Amino acid sequence: MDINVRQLRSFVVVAKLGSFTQAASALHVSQPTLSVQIRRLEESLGLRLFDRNPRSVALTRMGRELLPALERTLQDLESLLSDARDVASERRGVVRMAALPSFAAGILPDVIGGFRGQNPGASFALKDVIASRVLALIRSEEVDLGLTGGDVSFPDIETLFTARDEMSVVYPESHPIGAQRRITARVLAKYPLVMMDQGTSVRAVTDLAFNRAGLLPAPASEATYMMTAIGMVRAGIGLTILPTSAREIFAEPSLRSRRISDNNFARPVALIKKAHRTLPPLSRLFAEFLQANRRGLFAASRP
Amino acid sequence: MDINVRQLRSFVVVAKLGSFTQAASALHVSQPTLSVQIRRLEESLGLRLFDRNPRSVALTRMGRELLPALERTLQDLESLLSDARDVASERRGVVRMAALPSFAAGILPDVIGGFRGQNPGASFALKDVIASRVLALIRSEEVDLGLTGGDVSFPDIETLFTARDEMSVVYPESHPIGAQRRITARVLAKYPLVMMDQGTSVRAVTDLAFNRAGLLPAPASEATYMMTAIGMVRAGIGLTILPTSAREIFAEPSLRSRRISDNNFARPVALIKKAHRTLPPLSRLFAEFLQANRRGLFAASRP
DNA sequence: TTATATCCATAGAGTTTCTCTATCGCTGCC
DNA sequence: GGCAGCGATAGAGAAACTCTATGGATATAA
Repeated sequence: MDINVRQLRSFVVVAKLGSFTQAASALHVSQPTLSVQIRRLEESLGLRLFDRNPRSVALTRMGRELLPALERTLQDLESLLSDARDVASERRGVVRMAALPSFAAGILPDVIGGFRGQNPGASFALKDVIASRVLALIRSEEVDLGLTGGDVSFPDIETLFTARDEMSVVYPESHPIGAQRRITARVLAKYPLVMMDQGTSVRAVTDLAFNRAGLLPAPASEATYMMTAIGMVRAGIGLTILPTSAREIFAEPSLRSRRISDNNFARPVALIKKAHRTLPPLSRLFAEFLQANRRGLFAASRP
Repeated sequence: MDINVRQLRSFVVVAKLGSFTQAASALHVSQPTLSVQIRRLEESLGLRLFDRNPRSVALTRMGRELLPALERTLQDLESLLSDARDVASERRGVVRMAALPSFAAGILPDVIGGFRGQNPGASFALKDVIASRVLALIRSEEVDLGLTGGDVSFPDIETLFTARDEMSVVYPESHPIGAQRRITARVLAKYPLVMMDQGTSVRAVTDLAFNRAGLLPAPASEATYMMTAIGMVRAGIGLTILPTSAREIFAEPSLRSRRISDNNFARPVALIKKAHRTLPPLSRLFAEFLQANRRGLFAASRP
């Protein structure tokens, strides 16, 4: 009473070729196997599908009416399964990811480009959102991977790896800070600073770093977006401190930037996923790709 | 490597119910059976479909993406097979048939009505065509059954049963033939006759019957359609001879009809199909229905 | 904290199903 | 009339399936 996909496929092939013997060779089975399969199928349906005459095999009307719809459905099924196998073999797939805007605009486009060079079937759904949204998107499983700042330690979140995103100071070409041998918190505190808004991860790291150095510089101005901060620097309002990985650093040809020589001026970076959840194959591959390249992307890694 | 419909159905049910145990009871199999089925499916695809946590079973993204399309395709397949089983069990189907116009308009509507009373799922595709077209439609398999006149004996045509369609003479109420005790060829030949055109089966039978009686009445007029002949009778041009089964006989209230008491004035009726071809179940059933009722439909049957 | 209950995974046995080779029966062709 | 080709059938061996029994892990309850 149970019907097998192989029986249906056999039916379609016998119908197309009009011969059990030919169909058997096309399907790489013996001819009796096909005879039995078709008989079983006919018994299961209670319908005669072929009229067998010694010199020809002809579809009955029932067979003729069943064939087109069945063939379409079988093709649907097979393309579905073949798609699934493509996904499994990392040939195709969508990497769903959330990242802080600085990463999304900074390092990720190049990384994605490099990854797609090796995996042309990969496509990306990248959401650039603030840190709390990254977590929310991971929790709701709208994305599989998250690239975020800060140390993430929740029972339902798993960290795949961490790295450190060091910060740089951005200043006008003619600014005296360019003459300093090393950029430290103390040096930075001497000058008016354009700071990122409260609530951004950049500001949190910056405040913490100054705090650890016993300093509390007042912002000359504040900005929500890095590009705004860059504009203020160009306008001479002050210097600004941004992650080295941020592309905005290079947006103004008239500005220079230098790495800050203070370990506190670095934000931890974490690639995270939901705990106890299997990553799609291509997402897992991309996570490994990111981890393998993390030394080139961020300043240093700390396991 | 081979994927089974049962595995896919199991996947859908486990996904819907979110539990192996519940799905097992819904599918009437043991829980380990489901575990094995899902594992085999995952191995075949190379994809993890569920994340199993001791307290919950959750679809992976791959599973979630596969589910809707798979479910749709499975439903397609199952409705396809269930349709086929409906056809097999004579619950549903189309009876494709060709019949001479006299039968198509005469006896068949009532027969079909009676048959559909017992088999509400039956629909009919009835073609009313001349005898040579009936044969052609059977040969080309455009129809499965043919109801035609004459003795059909070809190697590729099989006769399911034969019957005799006796003929009647149609005359105006006041016509002297109404006073005759028995209507014979000799009686008929005394009066002007409106005859069906050469080439019609009615004319062939009529000519043969007169011929056998040693008579050769000249037509007072000829008509292609029975209704035309009826009209001529009403106009007083002559009498006409039509199959008793033809509805046209009763079209004119002012006309009377009587069975002709001469075995030669009867055309053989044959229900035919293509030889070596299986009839669709409902068509076979209708053929049996026709055969069972043939005594009520035609004057007499001759095996 | 410990005991318990629940849930899925695994193991092994028995059964069913499948596919193969060998062979038969039938029909058309030379 | 014998031969060739095709599908059906039989029987054996192999593979797959499903079952019961049991294990391992975790959340709930005492």
